[in-house]
Amino acid sequence: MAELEKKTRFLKALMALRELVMAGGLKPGERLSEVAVAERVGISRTPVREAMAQLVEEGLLDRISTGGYCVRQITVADVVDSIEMRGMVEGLALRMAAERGAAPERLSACRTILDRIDDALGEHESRMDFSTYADLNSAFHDELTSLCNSPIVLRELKRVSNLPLAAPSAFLQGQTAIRMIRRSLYHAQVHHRAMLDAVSSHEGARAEALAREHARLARVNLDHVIQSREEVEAQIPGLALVTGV
Amino acid sequence: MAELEKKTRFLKALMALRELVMAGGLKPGERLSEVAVAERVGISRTPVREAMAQLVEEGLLDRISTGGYCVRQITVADVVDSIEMRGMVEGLALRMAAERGAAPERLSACRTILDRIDDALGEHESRMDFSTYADLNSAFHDELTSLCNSPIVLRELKRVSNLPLAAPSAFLQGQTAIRMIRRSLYHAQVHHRAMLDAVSSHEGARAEALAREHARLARVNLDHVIQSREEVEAQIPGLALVTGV
DNA sequence: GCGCCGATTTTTGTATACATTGCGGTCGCA
DNA sequence: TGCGACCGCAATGTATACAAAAATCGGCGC
Repeated sequence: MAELEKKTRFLKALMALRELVMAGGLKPGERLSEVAVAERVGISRTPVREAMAQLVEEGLLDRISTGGYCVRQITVADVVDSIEMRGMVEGLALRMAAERGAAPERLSACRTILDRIDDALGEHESRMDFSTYADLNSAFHDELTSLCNSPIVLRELKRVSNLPLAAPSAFLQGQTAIRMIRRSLYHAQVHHRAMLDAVSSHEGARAEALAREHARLARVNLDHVIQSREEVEAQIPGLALVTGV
Repeated sequence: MAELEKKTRFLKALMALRELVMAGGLKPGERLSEVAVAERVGISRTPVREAMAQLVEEGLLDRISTGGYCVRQITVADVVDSIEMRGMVEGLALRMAAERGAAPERLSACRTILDRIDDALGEHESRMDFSTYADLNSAFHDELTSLCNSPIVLRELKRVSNLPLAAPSAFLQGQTAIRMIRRSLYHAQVHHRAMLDAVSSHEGARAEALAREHARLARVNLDHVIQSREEVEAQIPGLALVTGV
């Protein structure tokens, strides 16, 4: 979102295709021809081909046995499993951070973000700065998990978080959130404080358990979003991909 | 290994490069020029480029900021973290299998493999069929984890297992194994039975904990391998990549 | 003598032409 | 009329030519 400048054609094709699939511009299961996509985005086949291979890694496309690609079918069960897995990997990162110890200044940085989240939440949910919360929530998760100091774990965490609707802030994208989700954010913030405290205190098991339970909040949010799907489908990227009930 | 037939040039390039890097034919950190690699394997740049992108995903190469690739530096800490992460994801798969229930015939299939492993192990470690054990061990892990019935989890598990020296049978490749590793296999087999039993009995927490502890055996094996590194480096793919002590 | 700037060269990024494979339609034969 | 094989087409897989960007090296100025 941030870098709209087209540095390379590959990146331009990647972003264009990703947006297109995420927004539901292509039906799940629909076959994608390289030439058709190339013409559509006005770029030659070579970078488009690279972009499609990348999107396979991101879980948005599937390779077809005979060659070529199709838009991936994503079920509610897939999203549930993605969220569960993200919770597992975040739990690992936090446990590692707790066991191995984190630098005090980096813990302070996390605490600072939490204070700013408190400000964004405000005292009453009607005055909540929802957009700011989403940004700060992402920042906190990034900052906290990075305390594990493991490139390997962080790499996989990033990958898992990029699965459709699996990211920590996946359900916080729309400007007007569902009431139930807004309300859950106060609970989430309690989780945040507890996770940071557990990491600070070298309580690895607690940190891991909290991270896993915290991810479960997303699963609850998923239910809410699906129930009032019509209202919010346009606002939440990736939701259009999900088939079935 | 199984498919030596060069179906496409891309696959040929992929396997050639992977073998080359795994065997230590290229120094870690060494920059790889597309043209040089293309000439070396006798294939044009296009499929070679695809193969290199794939190897980045596999964790064997790194993108350079300016563009291009270099052989990835892998530390012992990276391998340790990879093993830990594999244990976490296997644990998730087994817990899911236990919680959601698995088909009896598929549990029987796992049990059959374990019986064959017993045969391969034999009564005394001097008569062990080590090569068969390695194959059956991989097969058991595949079969057991697939009980979770989650494409999402299995996909990430496969990816994590493909990290250098992170696979369940990564240290069982050489024909002549280190004595300490051979001895550990009897213990591993006890783990195998316990994991299967836990999944069968819907004991999710136990299954998960066992999977994590089971993966830790690989970490012990890693220590053994590194201590007698000179003897076994040629036999274990990926070991040549590991730098530092 | 040292440092900076610019040109050259090497490298990656892109486009396109060509090869090849798989699929579908149609025609022929039973 | 139905089944099967062959031909043609459209798609991906590959090679190569070209463009653009970056690194290096040399020269020039200070």
